[in-house]
Amino acid sequence: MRLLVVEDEARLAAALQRGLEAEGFAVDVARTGPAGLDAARHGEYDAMILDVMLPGLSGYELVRQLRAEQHWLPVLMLSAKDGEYDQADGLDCGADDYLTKPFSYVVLLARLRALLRRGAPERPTVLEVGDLRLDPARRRVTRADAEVTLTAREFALLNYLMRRPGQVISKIELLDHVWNASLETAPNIVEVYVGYLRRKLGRDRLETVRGVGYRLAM
Amino acid sequence: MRLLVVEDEARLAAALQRGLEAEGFAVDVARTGPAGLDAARHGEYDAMILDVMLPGLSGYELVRQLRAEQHWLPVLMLSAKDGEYDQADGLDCGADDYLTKPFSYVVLLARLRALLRRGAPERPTVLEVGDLRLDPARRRVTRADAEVTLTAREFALLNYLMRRPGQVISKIELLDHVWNASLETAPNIVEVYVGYLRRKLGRDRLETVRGVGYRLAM
DNA sequence: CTCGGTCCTGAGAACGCGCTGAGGACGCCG
DNA sequence: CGGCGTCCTCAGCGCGTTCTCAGGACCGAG
Repeated sequence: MRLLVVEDEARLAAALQRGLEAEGFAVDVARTGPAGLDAARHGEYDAMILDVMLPGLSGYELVRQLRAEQHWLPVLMLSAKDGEYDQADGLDCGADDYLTKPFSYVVLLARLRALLRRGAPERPTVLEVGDLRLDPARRRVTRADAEVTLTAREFALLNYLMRRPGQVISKIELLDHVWNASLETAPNIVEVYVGYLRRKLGRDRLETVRGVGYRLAM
Repeated sequence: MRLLVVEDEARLAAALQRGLEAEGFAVDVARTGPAGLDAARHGEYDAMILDVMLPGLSGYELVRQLRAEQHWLPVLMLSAKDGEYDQADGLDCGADDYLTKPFSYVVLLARLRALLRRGAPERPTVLEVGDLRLDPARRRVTRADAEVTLTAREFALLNYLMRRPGQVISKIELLDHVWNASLETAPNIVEVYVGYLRRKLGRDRLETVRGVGYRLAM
């Protein structure tokens, strides 16, 4: 699950990132309104956590812009409750949920999970490819109706692959989305985890495309 | 979509090439400043990804030179953020966008797409010539709806040929684009791989034009 | 027909990618 | 503290891929 956090306050952004990553999300952070908008447009996130007060472009304007461009990414808005903006405004402009600062981290998580469960309307909440089934909300994977237990990392990897079955996905892209790693890190870790998945899901489910990447058999 | 990557660090260059090719781009790599400049002048690319630190000619100088010659190829610059040069310099000398190392691959992709969007509209991702079909994203080739498995090099060669069906393409050009090879390497390797392709695709698909090069039958 | 050059192809060597098992670091829980 | 599970690093290995090479086929010119 990929999240975009748009927050200019460095400390809060870092805390959110760390916390959410501990939950198994892949988190990207943008520091300004325009940067956030750009990332949301192109990044294929599952949800966005968005501060209202941002340099360059306010959270409200950002969502309005995004919706105008037909992006239906779930948005969870954060704002100081000092009155200038209020909750109605936030929901009005197209956000899916709303939280006022200071908020409890547990509440944020709960709201976020709820959002993700709803998902974008056109995307099914349960991914199915062949006899594989993956439920992001319940964090469950079954193969031919038999449950398969995966570690957080394995789950994240499979989740990513199942969103683009049949396509070849490069190791860098996997490193980037599943590990949030830079280009310098050794791609061997991907090979290792593909190995783990193969052991649990069956040998020929994940095809190696030599010199390029991996493909989930359809 | 054709991209030119100018980067001297071998590992990063290779990673970028793979990742971007998996996205369906046709990627050429140049290792030095002068080589990059030369390629940019003649290559008809849709965009260029350009490192700042390069042997022979810096990225800055390269762009400046290019712009002075009236080439308006979109340029995405990469640089270490260790201060010596800064972002303003980069944009100043004519680059269209700027990224500091280490950067995330998603961000690079997003910025690149944004750059390309300003330019020409995207071409269809699947190439078709006769009953041959090549899908760069899925890394798949079919001949009369039957799948053909190709090695990386074979795929790269066919990919290049299929972008200009009916045209005669010289061995040097193929060496240059498919192998990224210097002029010293023996052109026999091209003959060998044309042989491999003929074996897999059918004898009369690739025509030899003696003394000149090869042509993909339309 | 002969000759020079170009192209084709099979054999095999060299290389490097990807796979795997072993094991260390770390955090969590009893 | 010790046991456990997860995550990751590392080195060795196997094998597919890539490339070199040499001999022969083919083609065009004279």
